[in-house]
Amino acid sequence: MAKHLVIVESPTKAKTISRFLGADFIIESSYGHIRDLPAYKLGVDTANNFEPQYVISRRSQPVVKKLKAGAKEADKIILATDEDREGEAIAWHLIQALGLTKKQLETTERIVFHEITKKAIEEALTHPRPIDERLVSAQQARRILDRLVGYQLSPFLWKKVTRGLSAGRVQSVAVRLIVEREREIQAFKPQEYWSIIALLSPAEEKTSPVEFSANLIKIDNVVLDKFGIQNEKEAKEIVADLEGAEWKVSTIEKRAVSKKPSPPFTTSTLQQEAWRRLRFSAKQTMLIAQQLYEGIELGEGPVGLITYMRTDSVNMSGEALAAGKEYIETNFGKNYALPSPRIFKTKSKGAQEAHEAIRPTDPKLDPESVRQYLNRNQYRLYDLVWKRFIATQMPDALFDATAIDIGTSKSPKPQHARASHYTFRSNGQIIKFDGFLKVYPIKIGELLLPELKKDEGVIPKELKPGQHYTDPPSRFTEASLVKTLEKFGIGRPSTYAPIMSTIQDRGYVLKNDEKRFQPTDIGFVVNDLLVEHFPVVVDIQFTAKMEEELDEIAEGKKEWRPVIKDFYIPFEKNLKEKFTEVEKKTPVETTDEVCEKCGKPMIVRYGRFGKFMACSGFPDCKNAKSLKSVEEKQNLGMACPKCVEGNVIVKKTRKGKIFFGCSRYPDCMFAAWGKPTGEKCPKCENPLIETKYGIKCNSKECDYKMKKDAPQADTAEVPETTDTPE
DNA sequence: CAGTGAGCGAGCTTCCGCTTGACTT
Repeated sequence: MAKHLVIVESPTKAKTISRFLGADFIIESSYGHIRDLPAYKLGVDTANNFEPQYVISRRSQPVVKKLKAGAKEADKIILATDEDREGEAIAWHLIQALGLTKKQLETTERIVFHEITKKAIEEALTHPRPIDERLVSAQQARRILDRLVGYQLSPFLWKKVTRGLSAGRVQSVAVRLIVEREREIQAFKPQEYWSIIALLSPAEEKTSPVEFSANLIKIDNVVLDKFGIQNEKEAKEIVADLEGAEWKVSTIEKRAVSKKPSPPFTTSTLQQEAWRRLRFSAKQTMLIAQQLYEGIELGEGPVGLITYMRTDSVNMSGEALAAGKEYIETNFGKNYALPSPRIFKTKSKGAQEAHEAIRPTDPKLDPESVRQYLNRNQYRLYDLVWKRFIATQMPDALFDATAIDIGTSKSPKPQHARASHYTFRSNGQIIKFDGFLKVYPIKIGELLLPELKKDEGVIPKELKPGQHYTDPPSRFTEASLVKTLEKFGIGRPSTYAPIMSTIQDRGYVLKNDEKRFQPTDIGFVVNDLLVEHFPVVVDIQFTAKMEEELDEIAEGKKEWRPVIKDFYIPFEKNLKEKFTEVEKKTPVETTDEVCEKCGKPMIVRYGRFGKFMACSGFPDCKNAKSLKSVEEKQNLGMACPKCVEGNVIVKKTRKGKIFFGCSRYPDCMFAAWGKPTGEKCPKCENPLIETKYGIKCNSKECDYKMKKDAPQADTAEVPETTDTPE
C-alpha cells in the first residue's frame, strides 16, 4: 500500500501524531535542524554575496540517512515541521538534503498545525501549501548574521583579552544587563525616609477588630510623597504636633476589586514561576518538563502529561478548554466554572506561536491521580502546570476593599506646629469569592477593618515613626534575567536555559550565595570592550531592530542579502580598525602572595583551565600554582581518606567532568568520581564514595555497593505562595 | 585524572536556534 511520509521535528510529537493518523502514514522526526553552517569555520562567503555553506553535522547523518530511506519508500512526503521561521527553514533544508527526484518534489507537501489534536492535523492535511521561501530567507538572514557576529567578534576577544571567550547577539547583551545592574548597585546611595504609623482603636466599643493601623498620607491636605519626611527631626516634630489632637473618620471608601488569573505558562513564565515557587533553575525546569512531555508510565503505557515545553504562545486548544471546564464543574462545582472559556492573547515581543501554551495534555489527570507515578520534582512541576492551567478557566477572585481616611485636628493651631491637619489612611481587604485562588493560591494580605462611620472618633493608642532606607536595585536571578531578555525579544524559548549556562561557562558572570548573577573581572572587561567598540551589536535594542528587518524579509519587502550587507559592511570595517587600534586588555588581578622562588608578587592569570596564580616575573620565573581562593571554595573541609594530611577538593578533568582529589596532589594520589563519605568499605577498607546512584567503594577491584533509598514520598507539600508577576 | 601564561606560529577556542541521545553506575 502507498505510504505517506510525514516529517516533524520532535520524536514525541511523531509518536502522538501516529496515534491520530492511519496505517498509511509513516511519521518520522528530524530531531530539529538537520543542516547548519559548519562549526569549525565561518562558513559564510562574505566576498560572494554571503553565500552560506551548509553541512549535515555528524549528529544528523543517521537521521538524514533514515529519512532518505523513508522518502524512497513513500509515495508522498509531507513536511509538518513547526509553523515558524525555524520550522520553515527545517522543511526547506529537508528538501535540499533528502535528494528528492523531480517527481517526488512535485508531490511533496508542506503542512502546519499548532495544536496536536486529531482535528487540527486532519484539517492541516487538507490544506497543504508550498514552502514559504521568504520565511526561509528570513531564517537564513538570522542565522548568517548571528554567525558573522559571533565568529568574528569572538576572535577579537581572543586577541585582546584571552583565549576561549565568546561574544554574540544574545549572550553579550545578557552579560551587559548584569554588568550594568552591578554598576547601578555600586553607585547606589541609600536615601533615608520616614513613615508614621498610627495604631488606632474605635472610640466606641466594637466587636473585632479592636485595633487597626493607619499610615500618614497627607499633611494639611497635601499628599506626602515617599521622601516627604526626610529625617528623625521632622518625624519627631510631627509626632509632637499630634500630641493631644482630635482624631476622627473623614472618609470611608468601599469598592469591589477583582483579580484575574495569570495566563497559562510559556517557557519563560514557567521558568520564572518554577524558580519562584520551587527554586528550580531554568535548566532543571526544562529537564523535568521534558520528562513530563515525553511521557510517564501510568500503568498502561507512557502518557505525555504536558504539551510541548518550548513555546512562546498562550493559546490553548478548544478541546483542552472544554476538558478543563468539565473538570472544574465536576470537582469544584458550577460556580467555579466559566460560561465561556477565558482566552489569552500573546503579548511577548517577537513571539512566533508555533505551539500551544504549556498545559496538561489531559486536565482529568489531576496531580493527585498521577502522583504515585512521578518523582518528587516531576510531581511538583506538573502540579504547577496543572493548577496554572485550571486557574485560567476559573472566575476572577473578588474582594471587598475598604479605605478609611482619618483626619486629625487641633484648635487652635499651636504656635510652633508644622501643620494643623494630618490625614492617615487604613486599607483593608477581604476576599468575597476566592475564584481561581482555590487552585492557584497567591499571597494576598487579608485585613479586616472595624465598621466605622464618617465623623466617628478614634483613639490613637500609639504613634510609630519608622526609619527606612531605599534599597539598591536587585541583582538578576535566572528567572528575572529570562524575563528581561524576553521583554526585549532577545533569545527564544529553546535558548533561555542554555544562555544561563553560556554566560557562566565563559566566566563572565557567577552566581553568588543567593543564586544571583554578579559579573567577574573578565565580564566587566569584555563588556566594556564590546560596549565601547561595538555599540551597535551589544545595543539592547539590536535584536528588536533585527527582527523588524527579518519581518520585512518574511513579508517579501526586502531580500536577505542586502539586509546582511547593510549590516556587515560597516561592521567589518569597524572590526578591522579595532583589531589594530585596540590594546590588549587582560584584567590584572593581584594577590597578596609573594613568589617563594624569586620574591616577586604573584598575580592571577587566565589559562586553558581557568584562573591560576603565576609569578609576575614570567617568563624569567615560571612559578605557578592553583589559586588559593578557588581551592578554598572547592575544599570540602574533609580530610583526605587516603593520606589524612590533605583535604578533599573538588576538581575538574580536562573535559570539565567533576572529580574529587587530594589537595596534596601529586604527593597523594587519591582521586574518586564521587564524594567520599568518610567511612571505610566493610569489605576492603578502601574509602567509600557517594555517587549519583548510591554509595560504593572507591577501589576498582572491590564491588561493594549500597543502593540509595528510593525517592521519598512527598508528604508535607507547602507551596510558597508569592504573588505572580503582571 | 593533574595543566595553564609570551612566542618561534603547531592547532585550538567561538555564534543562535531547532531537537534528543550516548557513555555508566
